[in-house]
Amino acid sequence: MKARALHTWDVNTAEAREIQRRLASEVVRLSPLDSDPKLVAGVDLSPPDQDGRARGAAVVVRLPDMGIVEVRTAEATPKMPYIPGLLSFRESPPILAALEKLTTIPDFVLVDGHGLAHPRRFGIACHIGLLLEIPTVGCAKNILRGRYEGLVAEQGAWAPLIDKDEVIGAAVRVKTGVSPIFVSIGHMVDLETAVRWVLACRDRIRLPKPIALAHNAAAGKLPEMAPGSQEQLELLT
DNA sequence: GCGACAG
DNA sequence: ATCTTGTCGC
Ligand SMILES: [Mg+2]
Repeated sequence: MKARALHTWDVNTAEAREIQRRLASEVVRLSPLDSDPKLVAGVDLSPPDQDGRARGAAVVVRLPDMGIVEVRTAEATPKMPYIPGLLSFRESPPILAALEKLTTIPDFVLVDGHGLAHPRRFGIACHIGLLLEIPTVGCAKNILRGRYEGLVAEQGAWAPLIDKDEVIGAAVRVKTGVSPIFVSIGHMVDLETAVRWVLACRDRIRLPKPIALAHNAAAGKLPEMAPGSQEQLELLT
């Protein structure tokens, strides 16, 4: 799995926004006719340590049992600060590096952050999916753009996330009575399928298990792991 | 001009 | 995002 070099990463904020506007038109909002995923990857980036170093992580999980198949990480010093709307320019490089280390190719990638639910309809999930040409789903705990109404309390319920009369994602009730998460198309998937896939990765917590595992791996709490190494660990509650 | 603002 | 068990409130 190799990321295309569609642009440079050494950009200012104005250039970054322009790149997003240009690439947004390339995002594919439909699923392949055959979409029965057997492997999913979750990705995330750690906060920087005291030296400014951050770690990107990619964890491949088998479906439907969600056993860990592979864990890869990559360290880097983010050049761009966190700016709402420009998250992908900070987090993508080390995350892509971790994904490129995978020897297992997942059927899709769950990203910690939005996809189309973004001011220019090009969140980090779109960015990663477009560069790798792989289906991706954006998954966030908070809204960046849009609003929703009428979400019932039952597990599995969802309501459209709407911005300016456009459906940009879904508020999804992963657990009954718990605040929803926000799911949006990243690349090469439709919204209904994206929601299905997220629900298929349900865990004891709000975020899908592959993302939670990537979060732990990025934090150094889950060891790197090659496919086949029959480890069962999965520390932490 | 002001407020809102993924991780 | 980060830190940290027990505790408070619905
Ligand atoms: Mg994150």
